[in-house]
Amino acid sequence: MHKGKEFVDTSSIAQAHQRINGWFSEAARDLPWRRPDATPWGIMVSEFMLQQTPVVRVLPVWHEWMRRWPTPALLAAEPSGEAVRAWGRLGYPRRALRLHAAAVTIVEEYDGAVPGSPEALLSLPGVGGYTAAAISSFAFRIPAVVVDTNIRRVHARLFTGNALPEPALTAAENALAADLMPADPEQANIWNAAVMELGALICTARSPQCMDCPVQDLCSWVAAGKPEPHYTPKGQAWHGTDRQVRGAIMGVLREAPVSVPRMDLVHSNGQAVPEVLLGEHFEPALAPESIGELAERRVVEAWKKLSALTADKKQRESCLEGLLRDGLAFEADGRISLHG
DNA sequence: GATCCGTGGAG
DNA sequence: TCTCCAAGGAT
Repeated sequence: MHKGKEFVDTSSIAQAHQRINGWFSEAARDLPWRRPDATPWGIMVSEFMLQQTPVVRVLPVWHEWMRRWPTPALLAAEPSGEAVRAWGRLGYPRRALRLHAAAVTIVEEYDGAVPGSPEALLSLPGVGGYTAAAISSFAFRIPAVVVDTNIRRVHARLFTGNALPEPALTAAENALAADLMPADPEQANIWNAAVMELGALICTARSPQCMDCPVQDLCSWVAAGKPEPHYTPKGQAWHGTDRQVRGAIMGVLREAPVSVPRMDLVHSNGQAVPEVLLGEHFEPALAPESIGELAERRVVEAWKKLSALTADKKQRESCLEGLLRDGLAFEADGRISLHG
């Protein structure tokens, strides 16, 4: 038994199980991937989309994916560029590529059926410890230990007494989460979802709703007088980064119709795009008939940003690599498109 | 282990 | 306006 459990008495754990699971039975959101008719594939798609992305933005895209690709085989049969396009503005387009690659692996290695064990799931592209445990528990009722940012925050407050979880997932947090799992398998699966939901709806990062919390009287953080975080989170750089430029260019590519797949992005001297990216100066030369006027304006702006941003060759190469990694394809004449 | 990877809503 | 951050994963 890990030492972490010794700091929490078993009576409090049992009360937390009962109250949080009971709260969940009444307060849980009616999310489509939680319904009885949800398939393992549907749950897997939701887990990919929900990585670092709020539920409200995932919902419409998930429904469209389920309508279009109700099985892994149907997605695997399409070019990866279609997955990136259908990903829309969820962000982190590499997740779409990984989900497509995972579907291909499922078809090739698992006869088209999502595997249920955490070990098999971990072998899939884009599936890490959290996602493997979540799919295993939510789709296959295997009581794997699910540890996400919501669960870590609830554990930190309720049992450890901290305002926030550690900056990066620690072994101690994993051990605590394992120790807290109910012995009954089905109760454990409910616990996984219930603690996550409590973190998402009540025990939120900012302005938690402690008045509505079912375990407020058990909470170590509340008992300690809600101390401030023991560290200051560092923000994510965005403005002026090449990441921002990639986002703008990918946005245009996503919105370009498949029937008009390419736009011209060539240097005024006629060099092909890869050479342009590595060169000193470049201007946008667009084919207006192939893109809407709004899209054209956006790509011009993106291109200007890239020009101003990437003063050095190394940064331009980094930006180019990022675009290629996200599914951008170069044509011989310097045109670009999404794969497929 | 530190960094990077998109996007948009909330405060 | 500006910062924070949301069901993480890969390198």
